[in-house]
Amino acid sequence: MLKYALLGFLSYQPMSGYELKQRMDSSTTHFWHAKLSQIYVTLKALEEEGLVESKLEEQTERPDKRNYQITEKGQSELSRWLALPDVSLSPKKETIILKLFFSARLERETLLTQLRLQRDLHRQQQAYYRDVTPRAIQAAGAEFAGLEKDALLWEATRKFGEDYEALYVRWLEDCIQLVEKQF
Amino acid sequence: MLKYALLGFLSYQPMSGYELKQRMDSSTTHFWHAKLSQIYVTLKALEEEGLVESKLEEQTERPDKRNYQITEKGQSELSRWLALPDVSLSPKKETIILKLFFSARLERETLLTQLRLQRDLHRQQQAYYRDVTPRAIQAAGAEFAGLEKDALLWEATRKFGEDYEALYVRWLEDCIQLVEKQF
DNA sequence: CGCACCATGTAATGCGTTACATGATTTT
DNA sequence: AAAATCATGTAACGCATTACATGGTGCG
Repeated sequence: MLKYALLGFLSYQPMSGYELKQRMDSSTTHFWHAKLSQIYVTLKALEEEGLVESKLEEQTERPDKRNYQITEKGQSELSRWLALPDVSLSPKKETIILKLFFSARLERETLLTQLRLQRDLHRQQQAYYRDVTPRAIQAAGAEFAGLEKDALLWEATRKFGEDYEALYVRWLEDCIQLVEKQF
Repeated sequence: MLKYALLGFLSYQPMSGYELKQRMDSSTTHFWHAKLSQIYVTLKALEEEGLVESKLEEQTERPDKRNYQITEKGQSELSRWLALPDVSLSPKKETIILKLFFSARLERETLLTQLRLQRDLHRQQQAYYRDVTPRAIQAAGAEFAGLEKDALLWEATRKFGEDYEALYVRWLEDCIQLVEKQF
């Protein structure tokens, strides 16, 4: 599905693999992410399928870069995917919750350390979505005219990230209290 | 990490691969899941590592089954893993949010259909965690004595699932309103 | 008679991570 | 002088999904 994330970004403007990675990191990390190496591999596959086209751009000040552009076939494939109804829920894997599930026999203090550490991490993440991400959205929306609707949706996804982290922090605080009182 | 999920379940009592799958489905699906085929493969690997041991049990009424038991080495490996601090957040992949992020140019009605479908799915899921899962936890806790602490933690993880789905439903409702009014 | 459930596995394929490999420029 | 950033890729490995393969029992 990384395919579609890349097509999505390229539907706004041509970009290199490196830049795609940066865009992803600053906007979709909390619901979609990828490593650079995988992005390069996937771009190659997309090109073989004819969904994108690339040309090598020579740069003097920086290393040459390969610029990818979405094709018409790519655009329609993206639209087709966006319109495809999702009839099931995205499966989740949350290591920390799995650990907690089996932690009844763990030492009380070890468990508390674990929970507090995660609480702090999720607090930081929440602050990030609250304070940093809005600027990235603003910047991206200001690049071109006519992205008003896009910006509304981007903001909605950001909000999900913030709310999710807030929920997580609250839940972890409850877990900490539970262990402190009952273990 | 499926390894540790299996060790976790086996730390309560010996079980077959088939039963492990059922236990997982009824208790950890919302934060950890696996296919049967993968469970069988992983159990074999665990046995090669000496973390579990198995013996074939002959049954008359049903097909023979291979019963797995955790070894002492397996127990200590599980404890070691549980105590290992998690210093990073579990990465998430949410297809529907990724789609929404790129959906500004999608037909209004297609987008609304997509969002309403997901809202319904998450509502169902929330009801499941609220109404069905508590009974599974009760049943599991009642199997043996001395699982009081375990049951408290299981309930905490169930609560996370319910709260998460509630958040998701609320967020999707907001998205639907947004699209209805501004698109 | 057909379907669901019990029960276990292998093989092919796909997707993702980590490590390896290179090298220039810019900032601290 | 060292570290970060820009920039691209390959190879090995690991984990997960899907499809294939088999076969008995119980219920409606």
